[in-house]
Amino acid sequence: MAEYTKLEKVRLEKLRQLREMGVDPYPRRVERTHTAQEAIKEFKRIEGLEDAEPIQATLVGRLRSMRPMGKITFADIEDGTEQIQLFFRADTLGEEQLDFFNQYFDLGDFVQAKGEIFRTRSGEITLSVSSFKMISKSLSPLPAAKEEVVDGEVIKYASLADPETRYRQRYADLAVNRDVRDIFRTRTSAIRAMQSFLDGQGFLEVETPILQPIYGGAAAKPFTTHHNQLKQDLYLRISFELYLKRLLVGGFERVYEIGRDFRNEGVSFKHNPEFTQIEFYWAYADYFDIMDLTEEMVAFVVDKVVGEKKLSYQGEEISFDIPWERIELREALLDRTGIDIKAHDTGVSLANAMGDLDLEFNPEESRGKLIDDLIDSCLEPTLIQPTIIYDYPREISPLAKSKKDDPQTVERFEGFVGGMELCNAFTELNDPLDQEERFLEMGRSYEEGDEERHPMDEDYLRAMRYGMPPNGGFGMGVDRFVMLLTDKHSIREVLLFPHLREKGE
RNA sequence: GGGCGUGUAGCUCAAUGGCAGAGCAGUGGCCUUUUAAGCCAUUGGUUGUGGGUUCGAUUCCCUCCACGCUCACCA
Repeated sequence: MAEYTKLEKVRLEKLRQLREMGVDPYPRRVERTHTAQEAIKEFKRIEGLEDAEPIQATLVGRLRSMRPMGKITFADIEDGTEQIQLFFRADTLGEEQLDFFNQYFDLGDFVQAKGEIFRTRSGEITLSVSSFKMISKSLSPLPAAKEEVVDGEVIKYASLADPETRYRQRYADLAVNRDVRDIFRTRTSAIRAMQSFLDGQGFLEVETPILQPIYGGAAAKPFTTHHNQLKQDLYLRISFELYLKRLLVGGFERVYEIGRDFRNEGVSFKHNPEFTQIEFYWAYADYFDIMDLTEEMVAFVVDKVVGEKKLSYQGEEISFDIPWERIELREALLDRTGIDIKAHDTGVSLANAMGDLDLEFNPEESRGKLIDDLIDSCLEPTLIQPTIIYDYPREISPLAKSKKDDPQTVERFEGFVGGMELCNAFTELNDPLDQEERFLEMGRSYEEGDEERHPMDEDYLRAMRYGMPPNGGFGMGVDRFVMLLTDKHSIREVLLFPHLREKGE
């Protein structure tokens, strides 16, 4: 049972009185002739015209501000499009109606108001209300802030800011903070743009299983669940890769999926247990083709969403003009650290060389893991402008095809922007015997019982044995991309309902 | 999981080892073109939780909870 605050009790009493008067505070049907945006646009259109009929409009929206001044009241309502001012006047409505509004309507209530659009002395387009109606009473006061618009900039005074409340009660955050709604509009338009780009390139959007009997395609700990009737343990997918590549065996040449992955790992400003991923696979392409397409797609999306091919992220101007800088991993590391990874073909040797760097690492780690450490600490943070780093060590890339003249290196690249890894792609391994060997290698390198250990996916190997066309594949964290597009440092800002620890009530 | 930090009114924030404050919101009043409306008055608190030190703790110490930053983890 809800415990009501004093402010809520005041509103409950108003609600009770409304009902007593025969007013339904939650009516079933609503009238609306214009959105706020349409009304304003329509008014501007006819404003200067001779003998134009005044615009009659019925608007709806949430009460954001009330300014009673004796025999008149100004109020602002906001609908999904825009905010617009309402003008209540005793002369028009009668004092009784005006008092009724002032007495029983609160900030946060949804109202319906009918009247004529006009412009006030101070120049604001306003609805002069001739009749109005409660369409949903708000019982809990929103943590609404006063706002002032100065030169088009909205200045807020003491708005909801506590991150915990904002994320736990995202509905309140959204209701009160317009800029938060904009983040999610941007998010959706970025996803639409990716779809429209890939669709235009002849890719087919598909859906593959989220509940999987065997997880794979990435090194991550999965969430486990259970199907009762089938008496079968299932995993929430950690990537789409192995299913999408099965589709290439099936004869689709270009497929992509945008959806949720789940990883049972640490939560941080850039990790949420469930996150959105885009992956595409392109038959008869290699990683150089994927590099080109990646650059085009990212530029397309940035342009679509931002309006130009550059943006500002955490104070850095980032340009997405084609082509990106492309650097071989070995050279990039040599440049940043003075270490030539090619000169060190064992973990021990590389660990010795890394000893001179001011860097913490576990010298027991494998060569591949040590190279990964070097990338994370010496390379990634320096890559602000879009950069492609290519040719990775085989042992941390079990699904990528190796280079012809260098079996320890694979045809793989990662795209970095703003000091973050943005995407990961490679020429996909399509040799079933080689793939089986890689799975076995991987199995050996993990301890028995290691949760990241890959189970052998026999069905995937069977698919590959039927023949898989040569292909290139690509994966990108959509949330991280949206962080870039919206200049947010935390993944939670770009997730509508980020995961938070359960809190006892 | 480790380190650091934060938690005070519905919201944003002050303050102090000795009666816990402001602005906004709320309530009552004045006000017919305001817009962070204004003016007058006024309500509102188990200072995250549990314990300890103390004559006295919101303040000092410890436990726990949540959040933030950071490290670890993270193909």
